[in-house]
Amino acid sequence: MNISESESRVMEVLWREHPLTSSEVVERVAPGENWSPKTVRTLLTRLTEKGALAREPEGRTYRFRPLIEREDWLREKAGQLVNQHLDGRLAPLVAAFAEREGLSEADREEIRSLLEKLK
Amino acid sequence: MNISESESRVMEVLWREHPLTSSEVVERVAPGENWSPKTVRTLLTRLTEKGALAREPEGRTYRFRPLIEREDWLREKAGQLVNQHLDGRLAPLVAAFAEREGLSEADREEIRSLLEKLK
DNA sequence: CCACCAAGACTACACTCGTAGTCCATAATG
DNA sequence: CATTATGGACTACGAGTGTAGTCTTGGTGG
Repeated sequence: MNISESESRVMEVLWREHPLTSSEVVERVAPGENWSPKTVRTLLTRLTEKGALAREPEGRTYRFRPLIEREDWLREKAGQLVNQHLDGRLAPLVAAFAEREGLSEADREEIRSLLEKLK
Repeated sequence: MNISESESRVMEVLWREHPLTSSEVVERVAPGENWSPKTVRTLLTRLTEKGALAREPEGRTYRFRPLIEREDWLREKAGQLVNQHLDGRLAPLVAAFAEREGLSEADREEIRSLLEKLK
């Protein structure tokens, strides 16, 4: 159920747009990462075996589609980080990120209004 | 320079309290994880080789101390997550976490005042 | 003083990951 | 039709991980 770093690059593509054939995924992943098409296909296969993707035959090839939601996966990742290392408190994570990358006024406003909405 | 999941359990112990001998680390890690002392010692060795811990001989054993700061490591982790999967925007991470775990009023207030301070 | 235990050094071993390569069959192309 | 390019299936292979086990040796409890 765990999605590795490289695999997540492939997932990102399919979360943005799906279903896609393997060649389409290859095209879309290629610019960023400098991977051989073989590598991308291997990742697609592994993700399918893991149950993160579904594929259906289409002619000579397959068409892939995510089986897990990006939101769920993100929640999972965020939750793990915060729960395992921050005693479940989110603020230190915000602080840590801010210190490293900085936050624009727009960022701050976005978070502020988000907090309001959560009330 | 990368700290694995299991290794980070050991780091947590030493970030909380240091320097500690290997036996002390074993004691402190034990309750949570169900690891043999051997496992903990292996992790201590690997972390030392990686340069994440320093150790100095003490009698017939060693005393360990972190060489990397918890804060730095957290910043790193948080930054990776946000930059690789959220286009560098922190708000969606806050949202993701909140949806999963919920945020108390105290949590929200903590973050709000943090945002103020960052101005 | 001796048997035994514990700590470090070294070894193990299957699994995951990153990153392809080989082999084979079919589809496209000249 | 013969050739080549392509996609899937399977294979590869070293580094890193999780999780210990063995071997050796020095301190510890009778």
